[in-house]
Amino acid sequence: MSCRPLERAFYIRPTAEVARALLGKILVHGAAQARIVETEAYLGLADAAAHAYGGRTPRTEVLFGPPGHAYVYLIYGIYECLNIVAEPEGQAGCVLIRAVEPVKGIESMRRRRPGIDRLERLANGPGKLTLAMGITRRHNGADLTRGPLAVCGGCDPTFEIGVSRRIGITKNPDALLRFYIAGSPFVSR
DNA sequence: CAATAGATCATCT
DNA sequence: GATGATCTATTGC
Repeated sequence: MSCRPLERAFYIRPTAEVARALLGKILVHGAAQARIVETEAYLGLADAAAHAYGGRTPRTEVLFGPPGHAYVYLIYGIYECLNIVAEPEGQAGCVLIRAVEPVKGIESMRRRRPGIDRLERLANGPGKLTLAMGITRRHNGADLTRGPLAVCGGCDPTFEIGVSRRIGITKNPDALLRFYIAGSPFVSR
């Protein structure tokens, strides 16, 4: 299983395409490794559900920056969500990582999520995977093509990709921008 | 199993 | 001052 980070060019594409392509890839943070099984695409100015919808602000600055970087923000005052910036620099767009399947460093993940017994529930949600992987706002703006936090190519077995509406949003809810590995028990509900 | 409550704060109006 | 890309625990059937 190769573990070389995906290069920048991978992310310089339409956001929805990147969201699909990220399925099956490996998210790496130090010793922890996990397979991406669920993503959502958030477009720029054309998508009312996206943070970038309102244009450039101090917070959304990263979204308009170079692709392949992390956008991490606090949601509901408690949890943090990991996104990966897509599209060419200057154009907003990002992919929310919604669920991952623990692959390596599972003991360290369990330690960060006390009380969770079932492996499938360790990281099957946006807030859960950041906890399990030890990702925080410190990583906001981090370059994922190099460094301790990165996305690597997996061995890409074939799988079916499911498509649906996005979860937990109230604006622009009908867009089919959620992608997941069909049948995976690690997908959120 | 389904529905609901509560936790808690950075960001923007 | 309101809002939100969530999660867990608890209640009720």
